[in-house]
Amino acid sequence: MKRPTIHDVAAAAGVSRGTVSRVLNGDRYVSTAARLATERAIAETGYVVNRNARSLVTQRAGSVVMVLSEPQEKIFEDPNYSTTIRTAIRRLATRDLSLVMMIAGDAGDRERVLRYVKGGHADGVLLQSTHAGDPLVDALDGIHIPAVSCGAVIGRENVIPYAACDERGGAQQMTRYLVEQGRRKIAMITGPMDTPGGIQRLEGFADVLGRKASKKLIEHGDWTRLSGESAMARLLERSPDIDAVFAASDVMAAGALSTLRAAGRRVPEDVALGGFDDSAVAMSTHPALTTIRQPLAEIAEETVRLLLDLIDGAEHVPSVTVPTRLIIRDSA
Amino acid sequence: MKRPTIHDVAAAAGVSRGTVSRVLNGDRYVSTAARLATERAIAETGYVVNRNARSLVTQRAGSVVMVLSEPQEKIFEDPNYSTTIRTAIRRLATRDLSLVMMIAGDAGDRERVLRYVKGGHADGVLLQSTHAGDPLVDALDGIHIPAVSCGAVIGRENVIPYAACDERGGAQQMTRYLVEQGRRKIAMITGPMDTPGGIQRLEGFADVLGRKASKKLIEHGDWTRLSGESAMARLLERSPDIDAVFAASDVMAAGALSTLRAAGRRVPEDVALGGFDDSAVAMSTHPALTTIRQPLAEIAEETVRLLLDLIDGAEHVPSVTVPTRLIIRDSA
DNA sequence: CGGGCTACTGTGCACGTTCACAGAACGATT
DNA sequence: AATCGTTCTGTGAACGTGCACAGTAGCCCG
Repeated sequence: MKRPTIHDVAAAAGVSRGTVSRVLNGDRYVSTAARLATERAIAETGYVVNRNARSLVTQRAGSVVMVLSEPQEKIFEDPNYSTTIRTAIRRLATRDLSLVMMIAGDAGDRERVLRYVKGGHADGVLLQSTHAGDPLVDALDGIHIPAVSCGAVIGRENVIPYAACDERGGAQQMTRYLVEQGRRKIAMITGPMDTPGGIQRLEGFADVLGRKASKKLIEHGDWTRLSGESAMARLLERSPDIDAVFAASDVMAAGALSTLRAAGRRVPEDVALGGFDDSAVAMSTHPALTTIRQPLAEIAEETVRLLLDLIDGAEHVPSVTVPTRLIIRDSA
Repeated sequence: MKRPTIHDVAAAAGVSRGTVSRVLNGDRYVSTAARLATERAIAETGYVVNRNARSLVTQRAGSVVMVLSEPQEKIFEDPNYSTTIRTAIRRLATRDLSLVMMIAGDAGDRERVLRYVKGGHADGVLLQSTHAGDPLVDALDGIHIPAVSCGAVIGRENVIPYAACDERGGAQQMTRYLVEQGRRKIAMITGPMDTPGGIQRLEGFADVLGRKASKKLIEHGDWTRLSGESAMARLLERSPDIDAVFAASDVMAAGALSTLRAAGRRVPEDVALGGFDDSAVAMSTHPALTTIRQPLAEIAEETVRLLLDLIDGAEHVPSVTVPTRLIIRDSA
């Protein structure tokens, strides 16, 4: 049993293909009689438009591709993805766009993404956690395709519009809070220094501490729990009198917490601990993490909105940053 | 500047469309001279095949849709999704299939999914966390489309093939371990009773305890941390002399842990605590959770394999279950 | 030398839409 | 009565492929 086509609907409704097409796309100039008849015929036949045929002539794909950049394999245990994906799906659905997922880890992956986009199979690209210097960014810029990023792309802030939380301001909030609590020797565990969360959260930290933010009190992690553990260990060894730590993510904070506990430091009595993200893990540690909440759903929402604007023909859209909030729990 | 078509390639190579098409699809009967010429022409022109045109004639979509079932909004903070998605993308990519994501929360969402599939825009469907009685399952079965599930669909085990961990066996492992540790009054916090993880983990629990698994020692959660907290509170109130708890997920175990701590119970000294999943949260609680590891990547891998078999024309594929492993940490 | 096989190539058609255009019906205006 | 504009409808062409088919060339065999 073949799927009904627009011809079948036209026949059933007693009108022509053109009229059915007009009804389908909400064109002007369709009599109510014809409209009713076709709508009935559509319902009766169970017709559903063939996107391929449509795309072939309209040159529009009807889908958006979301590219996950993941340099090192699997290490990235980012809990943010689910929220972003969910939000993007919902938001795109209102425009009848579907979401295609792709991974851009190595050169082969990037090639695949590029082929897909070049083939005209996506109306836009949604970048996720792209690191500085990713060759895909320039490649995409070379083609003429709407692209936005969820979180800034370091070094390409003016090429790829983005929506992100106020990374720097959030870090300032946390650092200021730690200072206000009377902490004097505050260390930081940063994220990778080729991501906005890595760079800008450190900047916010330095903004508040000024020259008190010595190199000795800064260690770099890679967002993973394990890196938080070892960064904390290095910090303790170098400066045993630390009385506060700001980790650039909750997951790394959880790692730092383990190390602190193993070293016999009480949190928050001996060492105050601050995280960032307010992800699920923040509630499951003991003590629960004092952290900076970034409104992920809102960020995702904005990112998609920017992309839709570009797809609709906007020449240039302004990046947006949304404010963060200090969530005080038990670790600081 | 228009995108090059198969015509352009043919012209550049000095052959016909047919020959280019044959080269593209790896057909027999192409002379090496012609092959080389077309391959060169493809590289020169930067040609990439138009999937829409291809799909239009082959009646194949070149993509698979993954459906996330999420009855209640947002509550589902499942850390498993990312792994499954990632694995599916990778695995499908080897067959040049792309992954489209959709959500099936309410009737409108299901309608959308159905339209998409009916429109012939997917070669197969990958179900994720589908609950018992989901009308989408029967609807999909009504159409003739390959569909598999990641985790069994309760009540439709014979309709939708699946790959899953040995839920029941895993629960037995944990329960047996708790018994071996000398625990006498063991309670359980289950998942929702319309999911395989809810039902079968409880079955495994009951298998080992026999009639000692009284109703009084069983409480139901909904996978969330909060539900773990409150289930634990109810258990403590009803049976203060509990000396072990098996939570059907790590996240719920983390919630139970909070409640236990608030009630002044030491873990594992007073109460042993077991989780399930071995998700990221298992390492961030204190004490770290003793839990049952389910090999998510492997399960996802198998699920996709089953789907590919169906797409390739297999009439019927056998569901597979992969073994779990007891991970002993500090909570039991 | 004719016939059959193999290896290869080119061409017309179909896939299911949208879009531009031509034209019909009809009332209003000159 | 002729012209015009508005609203509505049908039709042919195009989008870029794959596939069936016909056809060509070369070779071997009887």
